[in-house]
Amino acid sequence: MADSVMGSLAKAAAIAKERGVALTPIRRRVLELILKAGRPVGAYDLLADLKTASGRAMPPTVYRTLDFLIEQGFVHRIESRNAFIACIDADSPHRSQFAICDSCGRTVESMNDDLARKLSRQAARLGFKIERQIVEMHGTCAVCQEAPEAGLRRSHRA
Amino acid sequence: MADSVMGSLAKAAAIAKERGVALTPIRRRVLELILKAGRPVGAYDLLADLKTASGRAMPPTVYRTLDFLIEQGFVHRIESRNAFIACIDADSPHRSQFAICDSCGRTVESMNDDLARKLSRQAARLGFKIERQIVEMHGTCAVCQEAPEAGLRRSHRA
DNA sequence: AATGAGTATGCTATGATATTCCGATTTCGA
DNA sequence: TCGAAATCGGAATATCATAGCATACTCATT
Repeated sequence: MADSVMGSLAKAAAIAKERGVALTPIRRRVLELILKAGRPVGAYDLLADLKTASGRAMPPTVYRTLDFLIEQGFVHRIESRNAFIACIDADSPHRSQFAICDSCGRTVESMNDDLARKLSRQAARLGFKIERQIVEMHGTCAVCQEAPEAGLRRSHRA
Repeated sequence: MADSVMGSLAKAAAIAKERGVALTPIRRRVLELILKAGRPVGAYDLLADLKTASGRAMPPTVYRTLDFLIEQGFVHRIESRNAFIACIDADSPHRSQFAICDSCGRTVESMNDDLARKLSRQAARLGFKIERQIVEMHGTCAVCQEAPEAGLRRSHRA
């Protein structure tokens, strides 16, 4: 499990190098935290972890770091949770869809480009030229459908 | 223009009556403000308007009211803007998609049920049973594509 | 090595959005 | 008229995010 985190980190480092951008220690650390979480994490959760690790850190540090990671495609923002999740394919820009379990928080990214195209086409019919798609589907994951009480019962707007 | 607002208000009142829920003065007033805005409005904008009108009002008042209006399907929340917009068809529950102009803020709702079904099917493939879909597409509306400088250049995450 | 431009970080303060909790009032059927 | 449920008022606080400016680092060029 930690292996996959390390793998993703190495991959991100390689991509960053190739692009001529800096995966600094802070950026690397934040990405690592998000990868380890394996589900959407709030900015202030990350901040708390950063503080534990390095003693000090302020909100702007985290948000700047997140801006960078999102810009590079290493991380996605989940709008309906004000949270951040690692991208499953940081190589190339893509349009993804998220399925989010309101019971346990598990969040799965898919990259169905056919769907993405259909959505953009729908918007085009309305005269819009789309640059960014947000697709977040809330419901219950397979595990929680079986055992509803097992979930952590996350709060937040279901 | 105000006619359509009055019409929507009357319709909402009728629906509320039919459902046995109360469209109280505050609720009616907030819905009116959202209808008049014609685009996504923030909760604190509504709060300010409420204060102007009635002297006093606190955040919980607005949020409670919004909860009610959303529950009844009179209003939708735009997650990527933390804002609220009137529904174009409050009669029946539906899954909609939003096209949002990052230049002028114009936001158009569509209710392409075929797309909505395809999205839920995609999530079903991942084992999820979906209860709520969030589809928000950001870009540029027809008007702003013609005259880019005309837009109000809204800030916010594009 | 010294310079300096560009990038990244530290840090204070503040802004913006949202909820909890409790008590008072209103509504409305029995 | 009584009582339960719904609604509203209001203080306090939680949560999420940015502005603005000073400092420090990086690295190619001199």
